[in-house]
Amino acid sequence: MNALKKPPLEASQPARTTRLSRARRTSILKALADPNRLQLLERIACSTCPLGCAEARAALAISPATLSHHIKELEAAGLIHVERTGKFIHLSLRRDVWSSLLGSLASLGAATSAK
Amino acid sequence: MNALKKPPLEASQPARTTRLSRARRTSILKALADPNRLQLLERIACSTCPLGCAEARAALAISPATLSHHIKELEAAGLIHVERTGKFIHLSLRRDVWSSLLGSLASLGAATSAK
DNA sequence: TCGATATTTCGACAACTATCGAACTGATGA
DNA sequence: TCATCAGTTCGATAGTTGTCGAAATATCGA
Repeated sequence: MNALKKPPLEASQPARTTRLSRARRTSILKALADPNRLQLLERIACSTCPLGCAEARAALAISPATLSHHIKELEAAGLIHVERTGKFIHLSLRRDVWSSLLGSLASLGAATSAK
Repeated sequence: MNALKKPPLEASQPARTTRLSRARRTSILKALADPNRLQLLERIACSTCPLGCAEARAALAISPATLSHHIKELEAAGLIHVERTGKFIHLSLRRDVWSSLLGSLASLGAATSAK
């Protein structure tokens, strides 16, 4: 239904605290709309150092294939940064994107709520 | 995959600024993960008076059946309040739920970001 | 009561996606 | 070099969901 979901084009954009496009917001929200993915992201966000794949898997009880898929989705949405070093990968939250999302959502609720 | 999505049980809970359960958060995010629904919610949120169905439809270019479906989803997620008076309905954002969501998401990103 | 209008429900369909096992790739250490 | 281990890709499958048209329901005005 939405054409521009797969291509991780826009994910590579900085989008620091820029206003997110509607399409961008939707693709991020889609990425968050899966319980496993949300939990994974939560895990990534709350660890001080970048999270390894093994730790992530321990928390989720899903197959490596599925985990890989979810990681790709989160990355495509621009929510996480994936660093591949040798055999391992490290996952970290892109806090700039995260706060853009929050800002975007906050402005939605706040609109005309100047009561 | 998530069992408790359809029943609007939890939607009826107050949940003012209470911490949302993981399941609840997921069901809300699912509701937001559709572009049409998000746009509809945006429309609802930014109007001062409760939005009528006709106005909503004008903004979305979808069939009445589909609109009804989306409204039901948003209501089930607890994001909007639907008031049926005679032939018409009026939609309004549940700002308490909305801010619970924002709070929940904010705390996710803020965790351990005490650097 | 009758017809028009607003919204919902139903049934169906196509597209999407979460999930897995199996096979694959690539790095590391013996 | 070779076995092993981390992660990915592939193909298949089952379940979910956005969408619509048509039929149903409900309200209101004449």
